[in-house]
Amino acid sequence: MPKQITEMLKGTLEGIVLAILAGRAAYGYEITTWLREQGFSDIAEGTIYALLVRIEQRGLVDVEKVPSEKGPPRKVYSLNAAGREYLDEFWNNWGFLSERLEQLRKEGQ
Amino acid sequence: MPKQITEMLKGTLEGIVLAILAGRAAYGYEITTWLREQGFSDIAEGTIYALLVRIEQRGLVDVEKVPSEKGPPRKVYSLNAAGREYLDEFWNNWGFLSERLEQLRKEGQ
DNA sequence: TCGCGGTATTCAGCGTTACTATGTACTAGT
DNA sequence: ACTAGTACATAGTAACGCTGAATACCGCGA
Repeated sequence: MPKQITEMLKGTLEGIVLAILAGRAAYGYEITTWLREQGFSDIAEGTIYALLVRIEQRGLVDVEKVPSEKGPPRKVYSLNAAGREYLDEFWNNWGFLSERLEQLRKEGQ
Repeated sequence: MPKQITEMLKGTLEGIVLAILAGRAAYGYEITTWLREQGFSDIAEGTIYALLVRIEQRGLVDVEKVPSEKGPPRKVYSLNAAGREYLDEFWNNWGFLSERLEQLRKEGQ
């Protein structure tokens, strides 16, 4: 994974995870696996767990502990009202950023 | 400026500045002013100058000192070959990220 | 003449975030 | 008993943008 992506992910990774949780409840290991399948090849597990702890402490998600047949209990996260609001803001901000960048890219050639 | 944007800018701001310099040579104060006009209302001057120092040290830009009628001499930056190459990578990475996010946004409603 | 505002750059210290590396724990298969 | 896969956690590090302040040069009005 290029170092550029690492820096670009700051701030966006959080939005990505919230967007995933907006679609369905999920747990850390699941999210990591899914992201890797999507091409985020080298996202570290630790990164996702730390991120989940952060958004939980900010009250953006609800957590439920669910026993697993294959290992230690899963912590299943789901987006709550505050989380949805925060995600809206994220989309606004990302839309803004995205527009400016598309503009620049067009001018570039 | 929301705190979300601050984090999202990490990594991308560098690409934005390089993209600007790909169009034309420019100096710090000028870039800051232009960004503010584009809606990046609260980008700190110090941020841009620090960024310019970084990309200079990585050899992505050439620098020329030009006297100004209105203050201390300007440091005019222009993108060199290495910078153009790096900017290409940036567009690739941003394209990748942008696609995944658009995907997620679509699924979101 | 003095100060003010606009131009222009620099720097130390801080907070946030993602990565590295490692450790823990539970289950199933060999 | 050992290994591999599942699942979570955390201490330490690097990178980046922000805050706040300082420095410097110019022209204009009081």
